[in-house]
Amino acid sequence: MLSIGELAAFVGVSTRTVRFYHSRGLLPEPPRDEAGYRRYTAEDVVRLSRIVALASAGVPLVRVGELLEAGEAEFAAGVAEVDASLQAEMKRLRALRSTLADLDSPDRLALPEILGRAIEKMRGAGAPTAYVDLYRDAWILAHALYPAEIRAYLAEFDLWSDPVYLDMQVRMLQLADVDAHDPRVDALAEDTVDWMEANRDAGSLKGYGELFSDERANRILTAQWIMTSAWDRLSELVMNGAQERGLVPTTPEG
Amino acid sequence: MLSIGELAAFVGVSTRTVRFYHSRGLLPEPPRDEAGYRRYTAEDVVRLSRIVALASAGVPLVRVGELLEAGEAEFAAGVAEVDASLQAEMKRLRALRSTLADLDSPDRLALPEILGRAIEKMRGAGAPTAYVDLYRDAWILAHALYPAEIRAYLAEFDLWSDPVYLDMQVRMLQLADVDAHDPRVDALAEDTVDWMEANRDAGSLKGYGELFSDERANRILTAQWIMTSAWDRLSELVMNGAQERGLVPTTPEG
DNA sequence: TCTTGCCTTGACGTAGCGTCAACGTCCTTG
DNA sequence: CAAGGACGTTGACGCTACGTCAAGGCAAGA
Repeated sequence: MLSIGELAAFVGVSTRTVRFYHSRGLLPEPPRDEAGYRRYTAEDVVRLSRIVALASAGVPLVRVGELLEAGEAEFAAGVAEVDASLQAEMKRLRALRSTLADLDSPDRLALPEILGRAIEKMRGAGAPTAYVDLYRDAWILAHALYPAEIRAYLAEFDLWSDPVYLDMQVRMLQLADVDAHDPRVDALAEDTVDWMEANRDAGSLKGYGELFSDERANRILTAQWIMTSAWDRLSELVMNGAQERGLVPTTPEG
Repeated sequence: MLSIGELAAFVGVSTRTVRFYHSRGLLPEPPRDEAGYRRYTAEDVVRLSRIVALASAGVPLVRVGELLEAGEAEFAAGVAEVDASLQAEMKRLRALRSTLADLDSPDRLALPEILGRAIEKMRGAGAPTAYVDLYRDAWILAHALYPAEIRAYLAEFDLWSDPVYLDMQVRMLQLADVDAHDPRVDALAEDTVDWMEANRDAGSLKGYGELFSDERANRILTAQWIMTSAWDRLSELVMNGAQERGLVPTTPEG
């Protein structure tokens, strides 16, 4: 006959834990000896080791109780479910490790040089300060959330060294708070599509599309705090134009 | 400027979580707009995404705060530590998966057939009931905690089919509560060592040693609830005799 | 105007134990 | 045989990292 301390030591938990499991009805209260001490059998060891295995796999104790009371088939199904969640957790941890690897670079708030220079040029070219700041914030955000991807992209495609692209970006910033149907919006949209067509083989457009392909990235781009009605219409016009000229794969879902 | 909901959505947490981090001083309270709403910048996104990354790696929030306030070197060291703990956790989960795989066999409380038959034979041979029960419990325990290993061992080495071994086990059970210095203890010890020497090449001894080589297994064998003073002395005599005849590797640590 | 949705603070609830507190019991050692 | 230390008992409060109302203010579309 085992004491509570021996039982706990066998399965590697504390006595407090065993008593807690009693209070939750997971482990039945064993008979007491004359002194009022709990006395356990091998059967309790089996039950407790099951509980501990499931609990240490992260199964909520309520669910552990259900599984222990359930039939053989349901128990096996439950264990399979737990196993799947363990695999998912391991996947999450793997992903987390690569996130952490990017975390210790202290320059996440510093803009990559290329972008910093480009932004200074835009400021110098008369783009409105407030919107240049928003533009800068958006890139900082993107760089903060996807440092490796952004750096790789910028290293490969230096769009801002192209004076035509730079000029279009300045015009875009200047049109931030004009009326959405201002003719300058239409003009810029046409110029942009022209530029895209001229650069269709440069690879940078494709790279840009790949860069921002997942859901979180989409939230950055469509964030309302950086969107004005003129920009909304501008991006719509550009998307339509690009699709018409076959510069962008038509997405069937819309 | 981001609202708290937008900020939270960017990094994938709830607004409650963001406010909680404010209350813990992990994320500074941002300025408010005229309505009293919190307004965030890209800088806050960076800081929050760091916090979330560390927290979801299981780092306690107090420690997260320390790391964020620490210098670059200490931060890097801390992140390395976290990474190590993630690897350890993945190792734990892998081990847990194999434990779970053994969990759904409903016969963990059932003794393997070989043992069941052996125990019946011992009972028939006049071994005291109470101690046969203890013996049985110990094997149930071992089987409960190490089902795969025990089954593999029993499948390979059927010691109880050897009538000499069976007889020795019965004698052992009969000597449970005699005086530790009863001459029958010495006699049994000598017979046991003789038997071990005769079977030194059978492999079963080595297998037995490997089976119970880790710490938890040791706790089963040395559990006080199954040890009497006579058995204590018996096992001491056997160990000494086996070492003298070179049947067991001498452990340098004692 | 009314509804809907996001924002505010504050308070209480939750899981899975850890950690006293205040006390009885068992075993060993002087 | 007394004393100490290791173990057992119940009960209550503490802890982390939030979730979840409650009770209200502000903004914007039908």
